Amino acid sequence: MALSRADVLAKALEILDTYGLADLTMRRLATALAVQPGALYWHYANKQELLAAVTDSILAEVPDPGPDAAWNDALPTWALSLRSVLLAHRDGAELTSSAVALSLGTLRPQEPLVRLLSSAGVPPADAEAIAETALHLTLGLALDEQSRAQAVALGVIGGDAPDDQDRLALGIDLVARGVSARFGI
Amino acid sequence: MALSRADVLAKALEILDTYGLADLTMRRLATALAVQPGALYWHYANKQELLAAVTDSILAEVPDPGPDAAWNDALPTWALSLRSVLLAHRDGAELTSSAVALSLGTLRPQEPLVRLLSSAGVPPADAEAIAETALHLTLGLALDEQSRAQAVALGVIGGDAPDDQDRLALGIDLVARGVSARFGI
DNA sequence: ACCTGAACACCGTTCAAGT
DNA sequence: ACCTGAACACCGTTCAAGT
Repeated sequence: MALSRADVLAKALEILDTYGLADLTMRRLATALAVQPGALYWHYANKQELLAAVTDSILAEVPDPGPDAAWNDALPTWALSLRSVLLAHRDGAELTSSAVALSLGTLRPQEPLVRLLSSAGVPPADAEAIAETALHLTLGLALDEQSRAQAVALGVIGGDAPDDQDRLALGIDLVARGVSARFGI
Repeated sequence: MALSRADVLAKALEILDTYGLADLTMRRLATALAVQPGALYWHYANKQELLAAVTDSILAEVPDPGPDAAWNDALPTWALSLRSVLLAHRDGAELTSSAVALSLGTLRPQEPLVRLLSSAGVPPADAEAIAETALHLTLGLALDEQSRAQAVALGVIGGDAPDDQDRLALGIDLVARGVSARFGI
């Protein structure tokens, strides 16, 4: 049976989870699919496009707060579940950070937050900036955390990890307090 | 004359600024130094170590607020000058983000902030978390901004950029307000 | 429509041997 | 001490040709 885009995506995610981003090469993926490297380029224009698809499928796991949630409730919940999703995939934070930065694919996981903030009366441009703040904060901390975990696993550094979930919660709390103070909501 | 570590570093920075991170390869660097690729490994153990050195030299450009600055003054100043420094080097944000995340080298540019916050009465662990929040926020926005600028330059997307300096200023302001509210300073 | 075969133009890193 | 020569084990991507 012929390969589908979905088959390629599924196998790419499998390689990512099992061996990590460094081992997710087009050649390795092709081998895992029992196909020649060139075959992948019929399904995806290039590696970036494939990585964008993998990232999208990871970000789709983050639960949407829905349109009726309270912004100050949804903000920490969203950030913490984004963190969990990123940590659930090997190199999830690294992959997502670069994909989001390079604006590959859809990849606007902060969109629900923007809507909630706007509904709460924050001007659109500010809502956008606030949601981005929360996103970068979460991505950055997850990136630190995941690479530290990797360094510990490799025995490069010792494992006296600060509690990163608390750290993220604190950062998000500061932002939320700032939003309340600045926009009076 | 024999190559020094400093010579290699200087040429690496030159290639970065002129051609970008993708072109900063050990082989290209060796060629630019009129030397065989293997020669570089006498001066730097590997590419990561070299990139850490490059990042350190970039981050050294960020002015230190000094121990007597007011935290709420130093916070936005520091963030904005970090942003300027990152944007002043081609792919500066990308390089720094990954170097900071991978904990290469010294690379704790947020250290002055941690000290200022501690002096102002914030508990050390919280001061650390706050400074990291500011760092990730700045890195994340600079990364977005720089990759967007690159996409515009390549003609991939149109150039209706939001003002990123204002965006960073807003995010930092939210964090500062949050710190005031939460720690009563 | 979908894939193979084969090539092009690269990488980072190692290491014996030279000076 | 510092570097060369040469290799090892890879990359992403392209594209004529096959089925």
